[in-house]
Amino acid sequence: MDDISPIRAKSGTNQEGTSAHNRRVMIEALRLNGALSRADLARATQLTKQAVSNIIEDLESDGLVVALDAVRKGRGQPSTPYRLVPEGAFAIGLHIDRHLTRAVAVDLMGSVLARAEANLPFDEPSKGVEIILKLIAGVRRDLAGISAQSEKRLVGLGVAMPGPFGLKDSDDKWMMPAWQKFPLLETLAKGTGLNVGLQNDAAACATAERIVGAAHGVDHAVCLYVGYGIGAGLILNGELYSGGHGNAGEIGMALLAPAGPGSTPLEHRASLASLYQHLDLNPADSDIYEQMNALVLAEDTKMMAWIDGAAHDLRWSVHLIETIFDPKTVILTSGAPEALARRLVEAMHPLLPSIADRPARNLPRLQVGTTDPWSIALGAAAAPISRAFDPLFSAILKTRSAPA
Amino acid sequence: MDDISPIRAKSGTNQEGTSAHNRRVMIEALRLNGALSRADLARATQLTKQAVSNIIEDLESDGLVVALDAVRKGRGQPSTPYRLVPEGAFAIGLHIDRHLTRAVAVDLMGSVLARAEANLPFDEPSKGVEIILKLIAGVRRDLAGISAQSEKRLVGLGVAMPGPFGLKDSDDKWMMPAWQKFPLLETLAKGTGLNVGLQNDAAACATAERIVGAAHGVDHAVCLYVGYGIGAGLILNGELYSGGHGNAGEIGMALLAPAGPGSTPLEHRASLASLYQHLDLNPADSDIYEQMNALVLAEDTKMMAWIDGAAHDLRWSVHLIETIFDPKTVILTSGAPEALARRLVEAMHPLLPSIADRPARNLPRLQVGTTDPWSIALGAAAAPISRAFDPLFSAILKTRSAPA
DNA sequence: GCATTAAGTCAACTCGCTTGACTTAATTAG
DNA sequence: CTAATTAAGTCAAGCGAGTTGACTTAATGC
Repeated sequence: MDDISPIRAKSGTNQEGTSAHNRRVMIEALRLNGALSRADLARATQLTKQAVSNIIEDLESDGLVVALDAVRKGRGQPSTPYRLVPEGAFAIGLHIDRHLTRAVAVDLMGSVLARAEANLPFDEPSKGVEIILKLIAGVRRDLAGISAQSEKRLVGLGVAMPGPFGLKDSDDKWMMPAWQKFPLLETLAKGTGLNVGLQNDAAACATAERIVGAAHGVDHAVCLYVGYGIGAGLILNGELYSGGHGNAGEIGMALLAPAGPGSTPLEHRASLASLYQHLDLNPADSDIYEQMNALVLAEDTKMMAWIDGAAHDLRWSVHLIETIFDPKTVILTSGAPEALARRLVEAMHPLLPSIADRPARNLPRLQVGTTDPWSIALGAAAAPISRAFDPLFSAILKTRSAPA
Repeated sequence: MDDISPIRAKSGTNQEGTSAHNRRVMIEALRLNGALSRADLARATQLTKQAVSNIIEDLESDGLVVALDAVRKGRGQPSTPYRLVPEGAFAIGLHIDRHLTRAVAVDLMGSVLARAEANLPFDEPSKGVEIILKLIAGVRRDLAGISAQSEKRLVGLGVAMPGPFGLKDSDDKWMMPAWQKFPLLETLAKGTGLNVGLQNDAAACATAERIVGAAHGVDHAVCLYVGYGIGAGLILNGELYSGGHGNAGEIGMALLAPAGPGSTPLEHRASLASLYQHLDLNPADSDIYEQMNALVLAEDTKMMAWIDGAAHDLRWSVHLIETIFDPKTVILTSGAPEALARRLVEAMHPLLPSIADRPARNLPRLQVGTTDPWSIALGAAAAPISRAFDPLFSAILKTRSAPA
């Protein structure tokens, strides 16, 4: 809400906001519950049958929902369920990592329809952007081949890359300094003509878990992402929380002790970077994934030692996260092979006691999320879809001209 | 959103929601900016002059705002500023602590108009509730003496007490086990006829800081509360965050190390309870506050040692909070004397490096908040006012019957 | 077969923001 | 000292979106 005017206030709203909200509520309800009839929707959203009917009619003519066959379920007129149309909207997701970039095209349901990857020069963002733009153009072309509507229905480009963003100029090699300084979003917006949004990789991972993974429909969840670095994606009250300056969840820099010899950033102990170092692997190797997988399956001593060490610190990170956030569940995701993630989670048990030790839980305290290396790109793509279709407070408010 | 129906969906909204939101936005704008004219409000909220005019007229006839004298500020017709009327609403706040309970009555602006305290039997909630009900009745009587409108304009009773709530049955003496099991809210609701809400003491403290303190108008702030225990009140996106089960911020149980000898709950090192133990003080002493103050002013060796130890752990807590939440500021508040809190914050400097080390900050990373022992009760009272008058997402939604 | 139950529609209504013209009242230019 | 300009605020008609209540449709159950 930074504004030219010195007066600080939230926006008001009007019927447009009302209607936008109700549309989004319908879409979310269909996303969470599968197909629902108008009557179901009316009950669930507390709107009148008539209001729902009008909205559904609109959504149908916009190509966002379709009617299924009527179903008889007891007395009364059979109901006509509606479901979301996957081709109702598309988005592009971009994952920029240290040595690699991946782009995907997804539909409204979060299904990946096209994907492409390329190597990236670590220190030359201007060259990198050219590669990225080509990658995006390719994915877009593939998408256009799948759906003729795709270009019209493209809601945006989501970018995920390692944070934190906007700190003091730093040459910390963990942070891709050259990329931090490059006007990436502007360049991509110009180069693609799309709305561009940025989040860190852990946030994207949480978004992916929320849209198609273990956090689907969970309003309070934390997603630990063990990638080259480590971060936490925070889903609070059903929305991704990004903090006062967009860096919430950047726990890689959290010190493991207040002082003394143990005062190391978590990232130096429990991240793939630390694994590479510990095992003397080269992250730029094209078969690095297979190498890691093989070492886990072979129960390599050094690998097991790293897992134990990382699990020790991660166990405690989970404890702190639970204590601070009181989430319904914590999801561990990783860019590492699934076997490694599973071993890691196993090694983290038994978990430390915390307020999450409740009598009645219906979700596990800690679970393994996706380890698909494409999931960050998927989450990045899900962000513009969420912005466009999920019920958000901000979506109700009037906007001056264009939203930030 | 737990519901009888298995269908999960957010509520829709209608014109009532629109109007409710806009009223709240006006009130918040006046609270944050002092007096504003209708034209100012129209610009700030993006509503039309006419819409604002109607809403202000309503608010005026409801006794929530009044016009001030017209002011000339350049060309054009002079504007008529409006400000909030403190007597527009009242709330009762109740702070239940281990040996003591405090009740306050506050007005719409958060000014304390009446207060009362009493000792509380630690282990007999049924007796305690009688004392509390008498205390509340007294405060209410005092309030009625100040404003004839008070009873009509009483929006609710806010209760703050040490958490966490709803865990496994535990006899942990830190947690007031007898009170945890007692049906407190129901009893108070029946006994007072008011809407009753509960939060933990740190959350109440954050609410107090937000309404009248250092977090006034700050949308991302964390309030560390060093009381008998220790907790953090989280203000995220301008709203208090309470987690999946209402226990977010209960960092007293956070372990200071993953294992080994240092694996102590923070509460055992940096809370007034630990201070009492360290200095062999009796928290039930009526002059405990003065005793502490004297020891700080005298720079008592043991006191200084405790401060250094606690500061060591708190410094690191701030580091973790900054790293996880990326707040605009961290506020340390305490039930201890101001001198102690100041010494503690001094001893915490220099702070550990974190992502909060940004080039352009306009708020300090760490500041001392209120140390008024009544501020928890004030924050408790502010909660129902906030629920009734602040722009909240939930306030827009239709409700089935009564909100939870 | 007829009563009952439930989905969904129709058409009139209402509420609250918007629109655009208008009034009021100040400052500034000539 | 007027006239032009600027800005606050009002008036009255308009409109969009959800609401209301009666009605239609189409099943099941006794």
